Amino acid sequence: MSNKGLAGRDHTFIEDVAGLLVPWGVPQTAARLYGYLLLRPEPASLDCIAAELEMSKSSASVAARLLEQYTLARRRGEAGSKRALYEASDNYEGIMTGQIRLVTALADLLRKRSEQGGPRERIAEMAEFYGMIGDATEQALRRWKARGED
Amino acid sequence: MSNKGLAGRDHTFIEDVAGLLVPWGVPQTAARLYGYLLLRPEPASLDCIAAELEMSKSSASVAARLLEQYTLARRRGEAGSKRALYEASDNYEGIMTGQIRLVTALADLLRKRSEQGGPRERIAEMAEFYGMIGDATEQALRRWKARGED
DNA sequence: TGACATATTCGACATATTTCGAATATAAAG
DNA sequence: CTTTATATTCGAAATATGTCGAATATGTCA
Repeated sequence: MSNKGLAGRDHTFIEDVAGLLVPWGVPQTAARLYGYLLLRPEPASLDCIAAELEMSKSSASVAARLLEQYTLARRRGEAGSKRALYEASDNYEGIMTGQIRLVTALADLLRKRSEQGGPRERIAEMAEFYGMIGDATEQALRRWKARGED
Repeated sequence: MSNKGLAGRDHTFIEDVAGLLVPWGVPQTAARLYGYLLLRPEPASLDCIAAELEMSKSSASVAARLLEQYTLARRRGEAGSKRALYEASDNYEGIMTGQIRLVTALADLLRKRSEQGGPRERIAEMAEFYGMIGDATEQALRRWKARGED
């Protein structure tokens, strides 16, 4: 995997992963980088990323930092060098924790509004729903972590 | 709520809701429309939406159709008229079902890839995780629906 | 069917975002 | 501290997306 560009199957995987993330607001380059990092057995340098995904190094830097912000990727160092290496985060619950934050915040907004504003049954019900969903997903995350410790 | 523009509290709610959705790739106008529809006791016409949210009618149309596509809003008709009325969907699990679709599809991609490509422990583990999360959220949705039938 | 009301699409323009290479900042070693 | 390697930021240009009003399509009634 040190040739320029990517083999067909890898390319397809990367584009498929990207196709899932882009509709959720992840920029194309960052989404493709995520697919790429998922494929890599070891962390990748920005030079390597830039070469294999055929983008400029600065675009690679921006994308990698964005993924890091989303907690989808993690940065590692290389002893004795300034080189940064990025890998897919093994805390890959990032998608779910983000989603929990979203529905929890939405529940709070809805709850607050239903208290302020009079009889809004729908809003109250939705607040309850999103609260419940947030709890359920948090529990599922907890179960997963607990099972990983066996 | 037939005056031009919106009162402070409503405006804040709308902007808060939008602020939650926009980072997930929902365009600003559609996100604001969702907040607006959540507030409305009855369905809103495009003329009404355009006036109160201070946008063009065509922008309102595009936003409403987008929300409909996301299943966050629902369209109703008006007897004897061509007028369309939009309301927040009472199938408001749209956010969750979209997320379930995302993690399920990601699990599939990961699973397929780990079968094809040799020992990729991480990918297999992630496929399992996302599969599990998808199941957990689906169950929570089912519980909610079952409880609604009491 | 035609008239009218209304939604949607289209194309132009405005605005936002992305991508790039150069400039700048930063980290590590000697 | 200087040098070198590397990442990051900057600003310009390219590209994508959003918004609008006019044009077009669609639905209802007489």
